[in-house]
Amino acid sequence: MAAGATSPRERYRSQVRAEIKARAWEQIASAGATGLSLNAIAKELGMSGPALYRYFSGRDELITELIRDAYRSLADTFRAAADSGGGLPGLAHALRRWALADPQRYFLVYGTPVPGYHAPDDITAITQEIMAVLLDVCVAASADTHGADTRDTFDAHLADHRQWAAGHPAPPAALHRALLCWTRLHGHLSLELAGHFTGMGFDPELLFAAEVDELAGGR
Amino acid sequence: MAAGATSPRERYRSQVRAEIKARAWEQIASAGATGLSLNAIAKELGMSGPALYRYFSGRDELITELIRDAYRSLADTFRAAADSGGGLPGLAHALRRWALADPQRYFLVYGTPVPGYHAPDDITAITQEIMAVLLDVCVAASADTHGADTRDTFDAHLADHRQWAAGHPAPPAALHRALLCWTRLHGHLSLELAGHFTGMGFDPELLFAAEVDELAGGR
DNA sequence: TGTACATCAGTGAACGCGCGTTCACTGATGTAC
DNA sequence: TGTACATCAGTGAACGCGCGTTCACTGATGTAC
Repeated sequence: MAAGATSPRERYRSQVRAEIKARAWEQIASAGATGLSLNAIAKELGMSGPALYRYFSGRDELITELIRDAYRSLADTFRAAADSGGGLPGLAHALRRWALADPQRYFLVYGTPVPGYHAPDDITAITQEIMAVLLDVCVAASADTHGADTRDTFDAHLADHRQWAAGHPAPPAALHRALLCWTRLHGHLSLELAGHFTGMGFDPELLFAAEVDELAGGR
Repeated sequence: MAAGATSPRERYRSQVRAEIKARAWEQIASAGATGLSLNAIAKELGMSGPALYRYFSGRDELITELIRDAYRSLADTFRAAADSGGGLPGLAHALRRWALADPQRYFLVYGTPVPGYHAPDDITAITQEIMAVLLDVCVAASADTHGADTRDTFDAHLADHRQWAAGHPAPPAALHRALLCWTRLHGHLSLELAGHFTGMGFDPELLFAAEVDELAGGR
């Protein structure tokens, strides 16, 4: 067989793997990540429990793979939004759409951490990719609205504590802005997705838009 | 026995109930809410599993009770911070201390929701209590910094969509400010407690303080 | 083109585990006369 | 003060459940000569 070509068996394998993950996402959507059961997935696929071990070494590997896919999907969404030129508002609204499309996927990334679980290195690499996109956009936005590199005492702190942005040319004020985007947008989204806004009366989208406006303008 | 007086049996009962809850909190702290097991609690207390059914009708009642206590504790913390006159910064830093003191307790309130779980009415009443304190402080802060009742389009929306603040005299701008406090502070805290800041290099407390400064000033 | 062999997806039985929960029961603590 | 009775905390055995995971096996699919 020619190297690089995919044999029918290989194609079948990756197709079944994808189906397993699809069912896993359905389960997570309806019962949360802790409700994920290999046996239940197998039953839905019409196969026996042990059969899944042909495709995943166990429950942990499957979950890690789902988390990786969630991060990957967010990074791709971010990159696409940044490239399409919508600036910071475009990025923010893309993030909200991504979150609303599948709340449990959002929580898999930003929700309550499982004590003791540690993400593998390739996943932390994706988080850096995400932050890099955010930083790019914030640098552009900061250049538009005001020129100062350092505006307050926390900016000064950031000038000396920027391991997370190592290698990125963003000035302290842009770093600060990126952190504020990150915390503020996730503050809104985690409350909204967890249902804390239901019954309050206002339209969450408008609150989100108001916050984005403020981030895009001055800060 | 005189009505209202607590018999030795009653005192013993509530003491054991408290011990059960204490062990439950320990378990939650080390394994998350889903790792809570009645049998494991019983074993730690040196008693048999079924014995716990003298004190709680089942696992669900115990968890609901813990959630209620968490909300209660947050409401009391809020009330105390507001009464001590520290204003919005005082409230914010009290919230952060409360969150850091027991991250899993924080996540029980603001973390990933369990699909299908619905909090009983008396708990939603506590959330209104919490919002009322926040609103009080925001009204005072808004009066200090600027007089306008309505400043932007979202304020106008809030004027007509304020079920959550029914009965509270806060003007729209103060309502808006309260929502921003809520989302921004929780945005920072949920990321910090979930460990998303670790390894980034900066001091989370300084970022939090910078955000609080901005909330306390203009907005 | 046909045969011999290797690969590998999937099965069914079984293991051990811990879970929540029920039940009938024992024994100590408190109450009433 | 002493006895008879009721209350109730806690036990031990048992039930049924679903879980992740292992193992030896079957049967189909692909490969090599």
